[in-house]
Amino acid sequence: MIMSNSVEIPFSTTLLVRDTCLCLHAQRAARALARLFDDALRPAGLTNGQFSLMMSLNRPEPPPMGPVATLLAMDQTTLTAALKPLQRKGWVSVMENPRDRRGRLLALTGEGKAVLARALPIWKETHAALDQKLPEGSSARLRQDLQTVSGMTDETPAPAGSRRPPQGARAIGE
Amino acid sequence: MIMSNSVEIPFSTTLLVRDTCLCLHAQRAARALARLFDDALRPAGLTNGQFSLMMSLNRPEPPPMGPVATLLAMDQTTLTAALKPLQRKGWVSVMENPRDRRGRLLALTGEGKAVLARALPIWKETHAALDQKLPEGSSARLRQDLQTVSGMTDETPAPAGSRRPPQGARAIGE
DNA sequence: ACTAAAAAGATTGATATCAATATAAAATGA
DNA sequence: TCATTTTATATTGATATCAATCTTTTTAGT
Repeated sequence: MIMSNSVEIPFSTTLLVRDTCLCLHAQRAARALARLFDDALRPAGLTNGQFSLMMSLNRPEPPPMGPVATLLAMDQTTLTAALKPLQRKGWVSVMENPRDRRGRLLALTGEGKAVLARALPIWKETHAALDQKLPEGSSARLRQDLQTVSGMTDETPAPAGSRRPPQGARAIGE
Repeated sequence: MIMSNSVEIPFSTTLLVRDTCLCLHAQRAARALARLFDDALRPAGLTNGQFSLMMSLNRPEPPPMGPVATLLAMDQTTLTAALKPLQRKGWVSVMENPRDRRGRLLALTGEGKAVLARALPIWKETHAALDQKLPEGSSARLRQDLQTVSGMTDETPAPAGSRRPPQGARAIGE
């Protein structure tokens, strides 16, 4: 009886995927960098994600949630969840937008700003040390390439039935 | 009364961090790529992480957990958790290592191999499309740079009291 | 062999992540 | 205005992620 065993993937293919998959490489680097910054920021009471989120809220005008989620390239529901512990700690305030009662406006509290200010020098040191350890030019090039990848996945040609509707502008400045 | 308000971080600093932080860029790219591959692999019943994990188990000899966790640059406890749904679905078997009863040996089941085989062409198409959308040469360069970053954070000079002890070799091949 | 130290995983608790879905408010069109 | 659609966000459920801690087993030192 011929029960095909042809579902076997050759080991060479495994090695190929391991070595070439950009998604895998990105996840690994993201995890490694997250640990690096989480460790460094721990004395400040922040994770890398919380640092990035709070830093993105340090603006002249409190932004609504959508643009912040887009800026961080995260799902809107992830942002809702990520805000919870920061609200609980009193570092971020989430208020109703008086001009559009569906929306929320996000802002750092005074204490939130203080926490962020204490974390900033740690970020600077950690990032400087990282830059230094990388081969000359790697840092800027990597940043550029990562930005390209992040941006690319947004710009789906929107085939008339896309599940995820646009969420407005993603820029902080300009 | 002079209550210093000097905890204010200038907006220009926020813009600097947004534009230069490699950790933030890596997290964003990782999230974007994860969504891309998760969407593509959904019909196969796998997430990008499950695909990578299962592919890393497609070897001649069932590996123990430590090296697999190291290969994926994830915490050992994360691997334990990530295996649960795959075990439940009967795609991965976790057996005691007869030669070291502390350890486990990880292997794909027949059904796991079949699932992986069905996912492989999706990965190929998705990755090819991604490569094509990237500027010429970006893909290989990005892969190289990401690898450098992932590797770097391991090689801590181990200051005689490091919390995370070494976990053995990380290579699949050679 | 015995004890101390090291190694391999598992468990718990907190946060992060996203899909699917729900709710409420605003915008649009007739 | 009123019904429909769109937009902005929240909720639920499942998985992912890691720190802290625990158990079991092996290894080293004596």
